[in-house]
Amino acid sequence: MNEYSFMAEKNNKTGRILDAAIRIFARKGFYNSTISDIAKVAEVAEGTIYLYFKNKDDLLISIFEHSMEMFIQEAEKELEGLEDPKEKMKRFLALHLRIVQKNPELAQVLQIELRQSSKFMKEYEGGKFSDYLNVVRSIMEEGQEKGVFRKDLDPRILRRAIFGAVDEMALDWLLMKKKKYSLESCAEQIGDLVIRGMSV
Amino acid sequence: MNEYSFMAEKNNKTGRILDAAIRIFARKGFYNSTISDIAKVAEVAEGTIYLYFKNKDDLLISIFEHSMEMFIQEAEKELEGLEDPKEKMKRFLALHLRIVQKNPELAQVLQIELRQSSKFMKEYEGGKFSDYLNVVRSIMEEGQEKGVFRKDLDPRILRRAIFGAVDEMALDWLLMKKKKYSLESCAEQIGDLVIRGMSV
Amino acid sequence: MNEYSFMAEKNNKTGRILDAAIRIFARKGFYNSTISDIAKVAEVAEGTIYLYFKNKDDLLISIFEHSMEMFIQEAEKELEGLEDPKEKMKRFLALHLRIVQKNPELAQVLQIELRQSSKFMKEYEGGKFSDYLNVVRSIMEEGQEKGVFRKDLDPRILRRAIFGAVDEMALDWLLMKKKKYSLESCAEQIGDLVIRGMSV
Amino acid sequence: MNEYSFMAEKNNKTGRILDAAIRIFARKGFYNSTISDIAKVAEVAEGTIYLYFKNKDDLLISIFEHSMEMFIQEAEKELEGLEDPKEKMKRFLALHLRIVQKNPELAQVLQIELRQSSKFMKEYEGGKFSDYLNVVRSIMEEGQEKGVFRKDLDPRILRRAIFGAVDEMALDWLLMKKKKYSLESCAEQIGDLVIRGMSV
DNA sequence: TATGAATGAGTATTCATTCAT
DNA sequence: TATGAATGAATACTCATTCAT
Repeated sequence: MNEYSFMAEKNNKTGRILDAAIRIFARKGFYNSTISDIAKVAEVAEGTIYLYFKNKDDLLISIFEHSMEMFIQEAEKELEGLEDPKEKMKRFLALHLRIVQKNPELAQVLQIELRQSSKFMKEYEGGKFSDYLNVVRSIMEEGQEKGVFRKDLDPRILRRAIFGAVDEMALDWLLMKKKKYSLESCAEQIGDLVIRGMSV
Repeated sequence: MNEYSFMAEKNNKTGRILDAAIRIFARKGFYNSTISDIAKVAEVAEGTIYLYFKNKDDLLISIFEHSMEMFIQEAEKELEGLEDPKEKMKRFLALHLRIVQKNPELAQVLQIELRQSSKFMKEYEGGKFSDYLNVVRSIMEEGQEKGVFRKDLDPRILRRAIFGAVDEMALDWLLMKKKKYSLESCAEQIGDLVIRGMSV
Repeated sequence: MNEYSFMAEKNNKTGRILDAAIRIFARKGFYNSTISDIAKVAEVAEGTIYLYFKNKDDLLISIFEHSMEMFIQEAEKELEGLEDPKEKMKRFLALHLRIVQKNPELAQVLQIELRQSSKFMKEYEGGKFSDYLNVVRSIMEEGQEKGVFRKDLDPRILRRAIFGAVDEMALDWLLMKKKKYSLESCAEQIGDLVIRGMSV
Repeated sequence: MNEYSFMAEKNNKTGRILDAAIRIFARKGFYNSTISDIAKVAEVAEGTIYLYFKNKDDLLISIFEHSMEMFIQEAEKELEGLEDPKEKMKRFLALHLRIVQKNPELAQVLQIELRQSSKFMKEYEGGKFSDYLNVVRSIMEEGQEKGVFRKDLDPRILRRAIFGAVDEMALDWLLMKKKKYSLESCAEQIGDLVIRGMSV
């Protein structure tokens, strides 16, 4: 299993179901996926899914929350011990792209999830997604305090812009049939643009 | 009617239906919207919708294509007569945010549409959306030729990042219940970041 | 136009519509044919059909009634001047098969029509169809009076059996992809069977 | 339940659905019957029907196939031990009429099915229906071999005529409001006509 | 816990019919 | 007479969810 699989052990049904759901949702989209599809891939009965999740929506939300948690853990690991905010920002953006590359199906589901309904977005405003965005924000603020980033840029505003830039780029790259360039070069380009744009 | 309404005249059924669809799709999401909902708002019979559109999907695609065309026309108008690539970029980003502000429902639908299914994205890769992205790209290229933008940045890669940044910011702003800051300040911030990031 | 076309003159809309309906009903079946299909083939507007026929069902019934009338006229012409009931019967059966051969589409529609709904069958018990069946019956009765046909056979019962035999045979032949034998030989065989079966 | 019911046990859902479909199709015709009607009579939910049958058409086809199988079994039982081809033919025709009499609804559905669409007829040309027709054919051939039936009649042609005669007669009798004569007398008449017609 | 058969609400689409022109 | 745009009722089928085992 890849490192972002939720399936820790063989008999971890929760994990098996989530993994199946990610795969199915990514391939067919949320509305075109059926519980029956997911049950088949997870190798459980349809009814079993309802022992672990409240309903189909809950499945989607659970994927989102588990993912964000892991995203954040990975980010903390990646940035640990670093001092330079520029370096931190560069590493963080590159990490995001690396995660997408390693988990294309998960990445797709998160895209679907995050945008598909404003209802969902609104409900989760204060949740794990904010935590993730706040990693960007705190790097920016640290840089401003240390005097390496301009103080006239608002981290509350730009954290979202930076997330959007890297996420959109990742999606574009994912959906590209013939990869015209590497995600590494994307990371460099966006890192370069953002850091230069923010530097004093 | 606002300036992006498709409804030119009272008896333009196509326009009435598209406007209704935008409103309904924005509020409920594509899959939770029914043809009956749309018909009611458009004040036509359900069957009438099928005289103007092949099916529900066609309705979504039509919204997308009409919108992109208008986006591009607006952009051309906005940039007309300008020489400075930096100024062009600033104006373009501000225009995007202004359009979103004036047509929040349309903006939401486009978000749904653009992301919701990779199938859609792939099918429309070469279409109107590319045209829109290419406005960004050509501004960047012009700046590079004129020596005001760095030549080590790849316009093919970054056009998507810039679109993502501004679009995500717009969505965030749209979904914010209490507007903590204005879209104008967003425009300034993102414009500033991007232009400084790209400048030699 | 073939000799059973209802279209006597160019501007006879009734005829054009009936001919179109026969063709379409034969190809698609009554329920899968649309008024729009028929209008297109008849080269009239959909609404026009409703100036000549009460509704779709009426179209079917009209085809049936017109056809039966012609069947009967043809039969009278064919049998005119003949004396021998055996000869009459033989000729009548052969005529039926000839008509089917010349008007395969009409024949198919009549098959559909006659069987498809008991409602229709019941409603038309006393109509033109009886007239047609009565041609068989009167030949039989004439033969019985003249002493050439057995008197212990009931014409009321067997008229329907004879109709069924010849009609089923015709349908079978029509639907046969590769014609294994001619309709003429069918006529001979069934004529022979029936006449010998009835003769004293 | 009558002896041709498909409903072997109370909990045999397949049988309950088929029986319900036969009843509804017979009364309203295939196209005017709704799944909801059938579900109500079968006392199952609409969705349940789709657990047992692919779709509405499949229901019709299933009725046809089950029926033909039983028809043939009954015929074999009826003819078992008989030697005289004339007797066999007589018995077979009488059996057909008896079956119709006992299963009037099934008989009607088969009529609809068999004629309603040439598409259906063509698709099933080689199927169970042929098997049924071949019972007639083999009786005729046996008679010809044994020298009791004329050799100048073609069994391939006449099997269909005989089926048509008896089936049409049965339908007529079924649809007659006031039974003017018994089906037994029909059986005698048609048996007599056919056998005398075929005898050397 | 686990199953999967049964449920039945929910909806896109078609098409006969009408009617203003 | 003739048109054809508009109507809206009608229905097969899907699938999330439940519950008896």
